[in-house]
Amino acid sequence: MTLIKHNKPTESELEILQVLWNKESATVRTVHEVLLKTKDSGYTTTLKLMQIMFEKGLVTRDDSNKTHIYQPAVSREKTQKQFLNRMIDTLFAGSSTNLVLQALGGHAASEEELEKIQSLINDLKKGSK
Amino acid sequence: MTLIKHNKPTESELEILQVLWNKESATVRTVHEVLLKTKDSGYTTTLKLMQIMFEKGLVTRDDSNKTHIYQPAVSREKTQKQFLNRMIDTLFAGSSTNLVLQALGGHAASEEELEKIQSLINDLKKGSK
DNA sequence: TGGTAATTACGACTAAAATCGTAATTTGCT
DNA sequence: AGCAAATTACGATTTTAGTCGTAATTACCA
Repeated sequence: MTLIKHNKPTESELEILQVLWNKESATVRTVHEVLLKTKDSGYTTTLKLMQIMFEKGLVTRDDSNKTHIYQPAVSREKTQKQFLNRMIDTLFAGSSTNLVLQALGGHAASEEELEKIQSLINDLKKGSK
Repeated sequence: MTLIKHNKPTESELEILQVLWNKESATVRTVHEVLLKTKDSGYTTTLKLMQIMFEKGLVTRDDSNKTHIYQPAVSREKTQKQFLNRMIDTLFAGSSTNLVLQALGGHAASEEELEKIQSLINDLKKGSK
C-alpha cells in the first residue's frame, strides 16, 4: 500500500500549475512573466513559491543547468477531480448534479459545447443499462 | 453605485454556512453540534468564527436575547457561482464545459439526474436560437 | 436573592501562506 | 582572469485562518 501525500495546492500554487500545465515546462522567469499579467508580485515571490512546490512534490525540476526548468508533478485532471470533490462536498450538498446544473445555468456555453455534453450524457446512459 | 465587499468565505466559514443554509437559522451551539460530527474543535472556536463572519457580513444575527440566532447573509446560489467562477478560471482554463465534463465523468449520476441535465441543455439550446 | 450553568466577548497564540530583501552562485563575455 | 547580469538560496516579515483559554455577562431557578 502506497502512502499518498495529501497535497492540496493553494490558490497561488494553482496559478503556477496552470502555467506549467499549459506550457509543459517552464522556468521561474517564464512563469513569473505570465503571472504578472493578472497580479503583481515580485520575482523572488514566484521563485520561493516554486521552490516550496518542489519540496512538496507538486513540481519536478531539472537543475543540471543554472536556470532550473520546472515541470508539473501532478496532473491537471487529478487536481481538477480533487477540487471538484471538495467543492461538491462543502458547497453542493454532495450532489455533482447540482454543480453541473449551476455551472451550465450560470455560464453560457456554445451550442457546440452543449452537444459535447449531450453526447457524454448519452454515453453515460448507455453505460448504466 | 454600491460598494460590494469582496468576501470570499474560507473553508471553515463554508462549513458553517452550509449548516445555516440547511437550517435557515441556528445558534452557535446548534452549528457547533453539527460540525462536531465531521471535525473536532472547541465551542469557542465555532463562536469566534461566527462572530468574524458577522463582522464580514457573511451572516446576520438576532441578539435581542442572550443566545444569539444567526442567519446566512449570502445565498447558497451566489456563493456557489462565486466559487465555480474561480475554479473555472484557475483550474479549467476558463471553460465551464470542461468542468461539466469532468464532473459528469468522475461522479456517476443517476439516470434521473442525467435527464434533468439533458432537459436544461435543451432549454439552453432553444434559448440561444 | 444568590448561585450555577450557559453564552458571549476578548485577546493571545499557532500554523500556514505569501511576500520580499539581500547574499551567494553561476554564466557569459571582454 | 574579472566584471556584469541573471538566477538561486535563504531568512525575515506580514497576513490570514484557525484555535482556544479566560473573563464578563446573562438567564434561570432553587
